[in-house]
Amino acid sequence: MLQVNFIREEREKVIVGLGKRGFKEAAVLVDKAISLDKERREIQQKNDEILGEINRLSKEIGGLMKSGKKDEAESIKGKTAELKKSSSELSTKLEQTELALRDTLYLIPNVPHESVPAGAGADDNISVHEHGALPKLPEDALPHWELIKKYDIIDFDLGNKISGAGFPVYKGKGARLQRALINFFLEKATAEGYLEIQPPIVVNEASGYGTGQLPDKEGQMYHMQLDNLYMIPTAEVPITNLYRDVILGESDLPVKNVGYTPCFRREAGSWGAHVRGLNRLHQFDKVEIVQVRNQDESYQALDEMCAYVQGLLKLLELPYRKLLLCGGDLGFNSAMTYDMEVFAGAQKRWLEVSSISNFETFQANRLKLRIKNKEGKIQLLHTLNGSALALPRIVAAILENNQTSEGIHIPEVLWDYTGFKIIN
RNA sequence: GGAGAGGUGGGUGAGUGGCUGAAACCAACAGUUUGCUAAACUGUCGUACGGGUUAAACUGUACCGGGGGUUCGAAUCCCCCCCUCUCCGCCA
Repeated sequence: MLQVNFIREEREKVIVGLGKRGFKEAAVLVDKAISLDKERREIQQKNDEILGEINRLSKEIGGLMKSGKKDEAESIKGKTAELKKSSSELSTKLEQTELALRDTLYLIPNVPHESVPAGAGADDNISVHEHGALPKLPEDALPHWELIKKYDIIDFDLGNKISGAGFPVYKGKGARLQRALINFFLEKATAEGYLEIQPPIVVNEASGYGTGQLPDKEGQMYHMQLDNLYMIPTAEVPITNLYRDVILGESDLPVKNVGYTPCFRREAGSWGAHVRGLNRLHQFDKVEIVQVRNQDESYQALDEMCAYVQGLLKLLELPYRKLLLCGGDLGFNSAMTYDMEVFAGAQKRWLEVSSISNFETFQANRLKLRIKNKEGKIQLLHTLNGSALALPRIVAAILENNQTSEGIHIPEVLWDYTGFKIIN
């Protein structure tokens, strides 16, 4: 959620920025927010004045009662009744205005960073870096959904039986590979200075609002109505919410956390021909890195996070490209996002395996995540996160790219974790 | 699931109707002093939204788990809800 003050003071900048997203209602919503904010302040000013008068009179009554001047006290009581009535009217109005303002702000996405290009969608993303040669596979190379059957390492039918589509069952070396990747990712991140966190994988409503899944992406999360809890779609939600309603000190920064969790996504309406196999799942494993930074260093942090993720992909020997997302493809909360995509040789497609974003103050404003600096000033912080990494598509690419006639070769960096070098 | 206790500022914890936005202590921060460390002393020390200011100073209102009520006046009294803890039961 954007700060009203920012919208008020930087109206043009906000509208132009939102324009890069192709966000058509930008001017309308921004002006609505500005006028609601103005209204809100006017009402509050009036109401505060009346409440102040009531407080003064109440004190006077107290004094009169004590000194036994009951009659005078009674006459003042009459005055307060009237004031109370107008105050309660104003309070109701104030509450309504605040709600309307909040609801308006909820509809306005984050303003993209200056360097984010305008664009309508995925086609306008800019590839800023590519690494590694694309694999040269024989014509009869199998896509991963065939490979997993051939070697019996992941079973969709079994998952279908006990849960439903999109809930795969990993078996034998398939299961071991999952565990190996999780351990590999966690240990790398820890070595990089991230604190390992093992958070709950269900969260309450407040946490959903904190990171912005609610109210706009309600349908994306599994909701347990009986307890009003949500299955997390990413570790970002619980880990970032650790800092909800928190005021940090300088010495607490930078916050660098890493966590592995299963992730649950309903993916309502997003199933199609190209989401076969591991390409899109309802449940998948992901290691997520989260940072909380001072405002002036968040973009440096974003670069560091990208470099870190790119390092992982290199170690896994996967050809990848780094995309700077254009305005139109940018997530609602994000000011700037880089996607990392690996090439899956048999599908001959780029698969997104990581999305690394700087939310600037957009999440922190909802979370009320702030810092008290040395001067005692309180300021919002910047939050960032990125996948490091999401497993299924990494697995898909490893399986496809490394297939040979004798089996699938495991990248050397994983051998210590898997305990085997080949799936055959 | 059954029974009980409790939710006050960063922490402990006082506070049963006005002088309490909240004692005291601890922590934290700033300063003074002793050669350093430690200690002592002095001061500062909640948040939000307004007004005000170049910025401060200053100032108004609200907030003692959340919501509602009683009252001229509520942390304090009443009602509802939420949460936490303890014991028992069940159980990984």
